[in-house]
Amino acid sequence: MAYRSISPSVIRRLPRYYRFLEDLKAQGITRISSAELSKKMGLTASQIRQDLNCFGGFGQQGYGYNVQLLTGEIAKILGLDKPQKLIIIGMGNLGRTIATHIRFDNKGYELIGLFDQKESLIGQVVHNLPIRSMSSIDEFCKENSPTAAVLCIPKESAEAISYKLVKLGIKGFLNFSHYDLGLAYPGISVENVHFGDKLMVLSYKMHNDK
Amino acid sequence: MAYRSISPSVIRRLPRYYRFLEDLKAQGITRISSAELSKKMGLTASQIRQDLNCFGGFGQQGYGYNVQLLTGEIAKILGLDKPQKLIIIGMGNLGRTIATHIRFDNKGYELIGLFDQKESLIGQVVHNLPIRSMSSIDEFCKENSPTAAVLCIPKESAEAISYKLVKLGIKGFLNFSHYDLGLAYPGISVENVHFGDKLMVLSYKMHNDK
DNA sequence: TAGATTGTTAATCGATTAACAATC
DNA sequence: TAGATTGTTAATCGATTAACAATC
Repeated sequence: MAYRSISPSVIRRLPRYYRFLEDLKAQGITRISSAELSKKMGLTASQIRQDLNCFGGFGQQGYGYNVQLLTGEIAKILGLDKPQKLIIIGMGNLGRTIATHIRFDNKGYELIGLFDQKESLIGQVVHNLPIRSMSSIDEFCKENSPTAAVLCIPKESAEAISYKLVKLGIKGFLNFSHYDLGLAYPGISVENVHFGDKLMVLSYKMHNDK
Repeated sequence: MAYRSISPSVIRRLPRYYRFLEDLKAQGITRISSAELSKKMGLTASQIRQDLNCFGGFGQQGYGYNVQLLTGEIAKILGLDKPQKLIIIGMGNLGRTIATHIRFDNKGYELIGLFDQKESLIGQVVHNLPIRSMSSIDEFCKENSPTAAVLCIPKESAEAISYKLVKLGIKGFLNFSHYDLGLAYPGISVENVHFGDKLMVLSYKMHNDK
């Protein structure tokens, strides 16, 4: 159960494997070889076998991989079978979109709370959950013990609020603020999403042909 | 001018350098050494010097880097000084949020058009631009020659629409569809944004301590 | 000048690819 | 069994770090 010291490069590829395998499953495909999968995904077959073997021998010589079984294994590796209780902080445009646009239940989370500091938003219902005030968050966390948070707040408040959330028991952040979170908190996991960075990388690529 | 064969790892770090340098500039800091910057960014000083030297000697021995000058150089490297004309395809929740939430002008783009196929949205104004019908896109592209597109459309239509857009002259995509674009188009640049993948990686990290 | 810090080469480390024996 | 394809080791490639001479 203790999958340790797996390289970050491998981990970042896992969700993509998972998505492709879910697709295959939906198409009714029951087995696939590393060679076939590599073509679909634009990787080498060797890399796929290496990646999967970090976690165990999920395939069978002469046969390939059972799609259903492999999908399940990757789900387990990613922890999707043990949902984390999730809250969203900041219910402006972006927060609302995240709340309604993303399915959390099949990605390892259960969305249980929405928060904003803006008086006028409190009580509004988004995706079947009421928006709560930031002042009620201490009590909410004590009662419901969320472990993960999506941050859709301005750069300026990101540091202070994340610090508060860590004290309230949050262990993981998906950060949309234009701020690099998580350099300072050991034991806390962070994933930053920076649209802006992607746009700039795209700009670079476009100006430098592919 | 022809910065060639720079490694992807370096390119992906450039926007982050740019953000940190813009911050320093805003704080009125005029010079910084690789050692200081490395502390702020959580990198090694060596890596920073290596990265910057891919493009030229922007520093000065005994002094460090001039913040203003370096910021400008990175902007040029990223192509931010030569804006690409940008359109957004799909003006649902996500498309609207992107249109209003992101500043494109300081990231190498000029947002010039919004498109959706849904009749009821046509004509609505978002961020000072009218939403146009998908049937008018050929004409629009011929007249205005956009080169970049943000895709906020469902997985199912992503492939067909991106193919159409390539034929209309689009050279770069920022793709938000739950679909891996760009395996098939040589000469076309793509950046995929997959919130879901980030959430799953976060889940993995949380279950495996840091 | 003397001190500081870059630019750059060399050494290390990690990730990917190739190859093939094991085995279903 | 014979053919196919994995699991796994070894070879290559790329990226990061360390070290230091060049130089402002």
